[in-house]
Amino acid sequence: MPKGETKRRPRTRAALLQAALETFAEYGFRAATIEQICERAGYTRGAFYSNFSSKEELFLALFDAHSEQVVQRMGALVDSIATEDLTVQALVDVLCEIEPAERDWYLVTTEFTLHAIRDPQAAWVLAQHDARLRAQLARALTDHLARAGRTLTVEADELARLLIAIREGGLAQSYVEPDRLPPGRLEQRFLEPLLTALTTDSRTP
Amino acid sequence: MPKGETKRRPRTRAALLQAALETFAEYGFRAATIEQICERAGYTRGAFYSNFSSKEELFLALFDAHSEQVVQRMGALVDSIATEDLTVQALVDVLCEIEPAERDWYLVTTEFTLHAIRDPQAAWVLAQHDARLRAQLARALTDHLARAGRTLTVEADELARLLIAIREGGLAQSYVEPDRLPPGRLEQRFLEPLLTALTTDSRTP
DNA sequence: CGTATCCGATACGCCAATGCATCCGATTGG
DNA sequence: CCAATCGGATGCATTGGCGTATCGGATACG
Repeated sequence: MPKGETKRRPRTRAALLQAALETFAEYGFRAATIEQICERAGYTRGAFYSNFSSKEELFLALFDAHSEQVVQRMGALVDSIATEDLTVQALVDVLCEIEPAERDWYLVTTEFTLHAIRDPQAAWVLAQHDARLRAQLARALTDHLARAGRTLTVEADELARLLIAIREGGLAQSYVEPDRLPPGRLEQRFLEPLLTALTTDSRTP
Repeated sequence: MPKGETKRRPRTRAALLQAALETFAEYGFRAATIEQICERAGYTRGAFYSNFSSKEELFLALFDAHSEQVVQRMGALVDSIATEDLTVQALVDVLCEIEPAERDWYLVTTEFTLHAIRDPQAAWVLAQHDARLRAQLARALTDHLARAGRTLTVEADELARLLIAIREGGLAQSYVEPDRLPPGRLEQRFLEPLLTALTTDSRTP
C-alpha cells in the first residue's frame, strides 16, 4: 500500500512546470490560465490543484528551478574557463553566448522582476538569487582577467551589475527587433574595449 | 446646442490616462481592472467606455503620450546641451539623471516591451518610437563629444543602444534593490571611462 | 433662457476562470 | 494478486470583470 509519494507525481510536477514555462512565455503570467497550462501538460485542473495550491506557487517554483539552474551553469562555466585559453577575447566570447531557449526564460524572469519591484517579499527572493549569480560572475571575471594578465580597476561586483544590465537591456532590444540587433551583439561590440578600459596590465602597475 | 466635443471631455480623458498610469504601475496591465482606473480618476465605467473602446486602447494611448513626451524632452536636452560646458563629464551628468516619476513609467513601458516581444504589431510600434529616441540620442552624443574635442570610433546608433540597455537594465536592478544600487549609479561609474575608451582625441587622429 | 446635443451614471446580462467536493482508476507493499 | 492509499478526473457553484442599453444631468448655442 503506497505510503508516501508515488513516482508519477514528480513526473506530473515536471510536466506542469515545463508547460507553465511555455504558457507564461506565450501569454504572460496573468493572462495564462491554469486550464491552458494543464491542457498543454496533458492533465486536468484536478492534477494541478493536487500539486500546487495556486498559480502564484507554481510561478515561484518555476522561478526557483530556473535560478538554481542558472547558478549551476555559471558554476560550470567558471570551472571550464579555468582550463581554456587566457585571452580577454575568450572571456568576451563566453559572455556573448545566448541560447535560443533564453527567450522564454527572459519573458518569465522579466515579468518576475516587474512583480518584485511591486512586492518587497518577491524583491527579497529575487535579490538573493541575483546576488548569488553576481558573486559567481564577479569571481569568474577577476579570475580570468588575472590569468589574462589584467587587474580590475573597479569593484568586481559593480562590473558584474553592469554586465547583467547590458545583457538584460540588450536582450529586450534584441527580442523586439531580432533582425536589427541579434542577441549578444552589444556584448560582442563593446565588451572588449570596456574590459580593457577597466583593467590595467598586471605587469606594469 | 453642442455640435462637437465639449470641453469636459479632454479633462476626463486626461484624468483617466493619469489614473491608468498609476493603476498600471501599481498592479500591472492585466491585473488592473477598468473599474479601479475609473475609481481612481473619480469616474465610472460609463465614462470609460465613452472615451475608450477597451483597456488595450487606453494602454496604447498612454504609451503614445509618454513616448511623445520623452522625445520632446530629449529634444530639449539636445538644445540645452549645446549651450552648456563642453566636457565629457557634463554629458555623463545629463545621462545619469533619473527623475522619481520615472519608476511608474519604467513599470508601464517595460510591460509594454514584454507585450511587444510577443506581438509583432506592438513590436513595430515600439520599434518606431525607440528608433526616434535613439536617433536623437545618437545626435546628441556625436554633437557634444565633437564639441568636447572627441570623435566616436563606433557607430553612434549602436552606442545609443548600449546606453539605453545600461539605463534600462540598471533601472531594473535599482528598483528591485534601491538601497544597494541607487538609480543612475551604473552610469555614474562607467560612462566616463566607456565614452573615453570609445572615442579618440579629435586633434590627434 | 430654453432646447438640442453631448457625456457620464446606472443597471442589467453574460461569460470565463476559479476552487472545492467528490469519485474512479493507478500504484505499491504485503 | 489483493487491499489500502495516492493521484488525478469530473461536475458544480461562485465570482469578478466586461460590455451594452438606457437614463438623467450638464453644456453650448440661438
